[in-house]
Amino acid sequence: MKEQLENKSTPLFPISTAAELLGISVHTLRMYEKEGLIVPFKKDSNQRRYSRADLERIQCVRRAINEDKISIEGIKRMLALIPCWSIMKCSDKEREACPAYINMEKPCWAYNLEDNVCAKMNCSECEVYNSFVECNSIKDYMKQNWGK
Amino acid sequence: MKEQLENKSTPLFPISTAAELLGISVHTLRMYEKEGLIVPFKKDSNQRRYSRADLERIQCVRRAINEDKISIEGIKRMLALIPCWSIMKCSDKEREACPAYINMEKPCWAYNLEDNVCAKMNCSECEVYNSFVECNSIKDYMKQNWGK
DNA sequence: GAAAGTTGATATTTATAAATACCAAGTATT
DNA sequence: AATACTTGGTATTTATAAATATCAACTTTC
Repeated sequence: MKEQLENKSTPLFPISTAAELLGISVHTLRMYEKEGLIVPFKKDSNQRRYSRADLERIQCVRRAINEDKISIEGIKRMLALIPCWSIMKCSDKEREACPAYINMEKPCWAYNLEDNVCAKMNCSECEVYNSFVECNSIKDYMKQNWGK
Repeated sequence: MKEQLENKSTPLFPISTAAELLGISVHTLRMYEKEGLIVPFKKDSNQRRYSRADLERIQCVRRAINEDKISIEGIKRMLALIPCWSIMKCSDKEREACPAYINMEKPCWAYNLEDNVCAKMNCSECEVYNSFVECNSIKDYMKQNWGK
């Protein structure tokens, strides 16, 4: 029994239910995923299951695109600024070998990292991914860390 | 004699020359400025003069828009992440009153700040503005500050 | 085991951001 | 004082990102 209690990250809804709840099409959801904006849980059969946190995150993405007029590429670049290397306490050696540290086109969870901490874990359960659900969270994070 | 030597931030070119050097229209330049992406020097007569650093910055903006497909709104949000409050050593009181600290839609230099350090100075000569000419500089800055 | 829902992929539509063109009034240059 | 350039504004064009539609093969559900 790894996870008994239901929480915000519990995989619940199949794609059609998620789409309905959000008022968007199933294809749009898959497109966001392909772009690396979201990482829904996948069952063994490869079917997606969306959590409440996923829905919240998708609403943020949606607002960013449709109201704030930030392009998907722009959102990806912003998410690429999350200091995952610091949160995951990567060694200098790991950093120098990690495309998520080196590059800046997309968030760490949009890579398929095979030779560091991230290889062992599922991004949909990772602290990095789950600490930045809300859109404002990146600037808030910077404010905290550059307090003085 | 405040500034005798010519450097990267020396105001040199009128708008038409800048446009020609960059291969874009005069109006596009004004548009970038209106959006708050650039702050060229202005003469007393209100005419713009572009420095070499301005040209470099505009090339970065251009690449971001046309090659990387980041929208102008997206660029603004990225630049809004620059921790100006830390660079300028703003007090807690100043921070709490500053829209550039509170909000996240646009870079600090796109505001007309009247009641803090920024009121006294010209953004085109400010350290914050001049430390982030290159597009990669924000992530680089984060890497430096979250080294360990 | 039949019906409903899912998978990924490509092709098409639509909404709009980015750039351009045009304007009259003001400034610079000779 | 005449010519060339700049100012800020709106109105228009164009390039394309975001979303939709359609597809055959595969999975879930009852």
